[in-house]
Amino acid sequence: MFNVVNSYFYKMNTLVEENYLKALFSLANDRGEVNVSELSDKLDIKMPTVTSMMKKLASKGLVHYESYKPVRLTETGQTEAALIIRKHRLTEMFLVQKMGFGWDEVHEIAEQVEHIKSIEFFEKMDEILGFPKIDPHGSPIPDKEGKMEWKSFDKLMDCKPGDRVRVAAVVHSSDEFLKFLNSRKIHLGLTITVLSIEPFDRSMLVSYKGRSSEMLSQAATEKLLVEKRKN
Amino acid sequence: MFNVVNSYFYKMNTLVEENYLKALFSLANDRGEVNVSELSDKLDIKMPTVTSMMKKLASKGLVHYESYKPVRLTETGQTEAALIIRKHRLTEMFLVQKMGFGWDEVHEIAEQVEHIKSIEFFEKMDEILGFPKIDPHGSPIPDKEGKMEWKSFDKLMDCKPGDRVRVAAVVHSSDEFLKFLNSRKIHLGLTITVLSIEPFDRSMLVSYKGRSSEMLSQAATEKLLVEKRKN
DNA sequence: GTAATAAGTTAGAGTCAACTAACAAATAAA
DNA sequence: TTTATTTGTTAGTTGACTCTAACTTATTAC
Repeated sequence: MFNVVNSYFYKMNTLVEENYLKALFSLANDRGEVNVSELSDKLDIKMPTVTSMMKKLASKGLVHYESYKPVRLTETGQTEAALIIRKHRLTEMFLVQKMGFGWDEVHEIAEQVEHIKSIEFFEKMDEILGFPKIDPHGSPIPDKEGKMEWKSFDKLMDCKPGDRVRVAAVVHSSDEFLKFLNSRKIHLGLTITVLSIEPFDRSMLVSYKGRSSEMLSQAATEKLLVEKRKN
Repeated sequence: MFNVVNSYFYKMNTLVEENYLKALFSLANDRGEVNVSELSDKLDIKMPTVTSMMKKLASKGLVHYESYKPVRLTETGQTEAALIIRKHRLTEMFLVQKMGFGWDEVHEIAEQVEHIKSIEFFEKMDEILGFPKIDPHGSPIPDKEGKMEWKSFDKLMDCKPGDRVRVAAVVHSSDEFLKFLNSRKIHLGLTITVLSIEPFDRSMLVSYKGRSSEMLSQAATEKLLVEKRKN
């Protein structure tokens, strides 16, 4: 049988390959490099397996790979990874906005939905959502070409007493963190005023709608991305 | 690593196994039997592969299998298959009703979405759709326990001149058939009046909203399930 | 600057789900 | 009822993705 999507012209990535690409994308440092061991930890797959997959991805032109050196995504690899992330974030957005799921429930589901091979499915989501630029965690959604505009947000950690800021995004959102935010009634768009900072541990006293004085640890303030409000 | 869903207590079916179960379910005749060759044709997988998969499913208690005899789903197998069909049909319904896809576009997408391992995802769909009993093709949607109430519809083929009927479902909907129906502006809920039947080839002259006289071949009338209207 | 440790690779093996080639059983035809 | 055909099975391979054990290269510590 002749299958167009797996034909001579374009070799579709497998679900497994997609997971490697996604991990590479999210682990990449400022130089775009990822160690085999990091990838191994992230994916919970042993290093030898990762090595051989890197060779495979290299042969498909998706990563730059040299023995004993960190791996980098190629241009193509970047784009393919970004397109998967696009699907993931659109899905999360859809689940939260259109299906009534909570922030902290959607990751697992999106992890599976992101592998669906139907462009129209995700374009429809995009359309229904009104072409959002940011997902429910505040992370940017890549466009159809796999490009994303990185609005550079500040970390709450770097704000000074007296600053009034708007919660714009969260970095590396874990379920626990999202639950923590939920329990403190902190959500995207919320305006927060910085009251004071404890020099010892950099914990921060803040106030916002519903809470006149709440303490946030550095672990929290370094994960909250905010926009300064012209106040 | 210890994975609950694949643990000692419950062995999750693979995507491949799910496809076999679904095919078994849909191919089963009145005795519930399916030949290896039918399965092979339906799935486009060679017979030896099917044979070995039947042994595997038998060892998991999902089918009754004896050499050289047709295969039957066990009770458990029936239920698991019905639950996949439930996911498929809820998805199709959701795509049509809530995302604006056409009848004929949703099968492919649902084919992938049906394998998602999140009960809540499909329960949410069900809720949003208002707990429908029938999918966009008119086929019944099994409940959470895998049971479905088979409303026994009549085939349009078996109606007599003068009958006024409501289109309730289609049997074994293929893309071509759905496109055919679309092109003739025939949809679920449409009321059709039987004008006459040609004895030679059993083709049927009918009328309905927008068409005062349309000819339907037996190939079409035997696939259209209808409810008699108390007229 | 050599030894110890960490990181990465090679080699070999296992599982799953597919295949082909060859054989066996069941069914239909002569 | 014997033969021919269709249907189903067995045996052996393959490719994708995983593993462990053993080895090599790079990095860190003394």
